[in-house]
Amino acid sequence: MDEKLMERLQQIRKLLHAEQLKLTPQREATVRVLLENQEGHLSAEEVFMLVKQKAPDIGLATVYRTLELLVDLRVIEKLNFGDGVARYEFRENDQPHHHHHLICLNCGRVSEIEDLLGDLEKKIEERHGFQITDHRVSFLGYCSRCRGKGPA
Amino acid sequence: MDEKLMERLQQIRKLLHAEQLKLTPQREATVRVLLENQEGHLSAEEVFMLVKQKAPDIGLATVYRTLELLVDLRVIEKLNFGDGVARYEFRENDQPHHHHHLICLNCGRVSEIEDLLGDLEKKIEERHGFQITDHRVSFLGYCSRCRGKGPA
DNA sequence: TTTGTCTTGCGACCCTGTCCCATTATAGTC
DNA sequence: GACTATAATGGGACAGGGTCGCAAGACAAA
Repeated sequence: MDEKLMERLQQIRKLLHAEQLKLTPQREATVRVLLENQEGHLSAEEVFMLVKQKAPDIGLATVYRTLELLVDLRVIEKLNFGDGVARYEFRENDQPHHHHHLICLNCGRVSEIEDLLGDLEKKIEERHGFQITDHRVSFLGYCSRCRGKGPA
Repeated sequence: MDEKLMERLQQIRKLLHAEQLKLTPQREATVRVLLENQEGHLSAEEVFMLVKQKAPDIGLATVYRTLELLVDLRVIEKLNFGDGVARYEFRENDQPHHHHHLICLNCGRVSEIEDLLGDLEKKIEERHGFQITDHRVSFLGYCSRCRGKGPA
C-alpha cells in the first residue's frame, strides 16, 4: 500500500515536471490526502481540513489551485453530487471514469457501482449526431441502512 | 398554445389553493416565464431577468421562493448540470423525470433524449439493496454543430 | 549569486442563494 | 364595504463556496 502510494506520487511528480511544474510540499500533502482517502469523495473543504493536519500553514487558495491543477492533469476528477460542493476523486488511469454513483437521500453516503451504459453511447451518437466524451450517472434513493426512512 | 397555457395556469392555481397558497401576480409572472421557455432549462437568474420584464418590481428573493415552491409542488424540477447554477424545467406530470441530457462542452446547449435505463433500476435495487427514487444521467460531449471543435 | 519562473498565503472579492423583517396584498367573514 | 388573519413581498444583510490579484517566498538553472 505504501509503496503504491510512493509510486503514484513519483508518477505525479513526473507529470508535473513534464509541464515545468513542481511537486511542492503543499501539493504533495494534498495529493497524499487524496490518495489516503480514495473512497471518500472529499470536498475541497474536507481536503483542506485534512491537508492542514499535515501542513498547518497551507492556504485554502493553494488547495483549490492544486485541485484544479490535478483535474487539468487528469489525475483526479471533479464530481458534482448536487449538494453544492465540488468533490474530488482519483482517476485510476487516463480514461474517462466508468463507474456510477448511488447517492443516499437520507445519510448522504455515496457508493459506487460498475458502468451500466455499455454500448449505449454508440447508439446515441448515431441517433443524435452527438459526440460523447463522458457520461455521468447518479441514482438517488435510500441505501440499505436508510430504507424506509424518507429524506433527512 | 395559449389555451393550454391558461389551462396549466388554472391547474397550478388549484394546486396552490389546495395548500392555502395564492397565485399572486408575481407567481403568475414567474410561472408564465417558465411556461414560455419550457425548452430553455433556465437558471434562477435567467428566470428573474425575464420575470422583471413582465413585473419590474419583483424581487429576486420572490423568484427564488416561487421556484422553490413550484419544486415542492412538483410542478417544476430543479436540475443541476454542474455549471454552478440551478436550472428549472417543467414536469409534464407527477412522475419523476425520465428523460436525459446531452450537454455540449463547446456551446453549452442542453438537449434531451428519452429514458435509457429501462428496468436497470430493478437490477440495482436487487444487487445493492438500494431503494432508487430517481436517477440523473448526463452525457457530455459535442453536439452535431460543435463536433471536432474541442472545449470552448 | 543572480535571475526568472513557479508558488504561496492572504485578503478582497464574486456569485448564487438564503434569511430576516417591516410592509403590503389577499381571501374570507361580518 | 370594512375588518381581520394570514400569506406574500421587496430589500438588504448575510452565508457558503470558490476565485483573483498581489506582494513575498522558494527553487532551479546559469
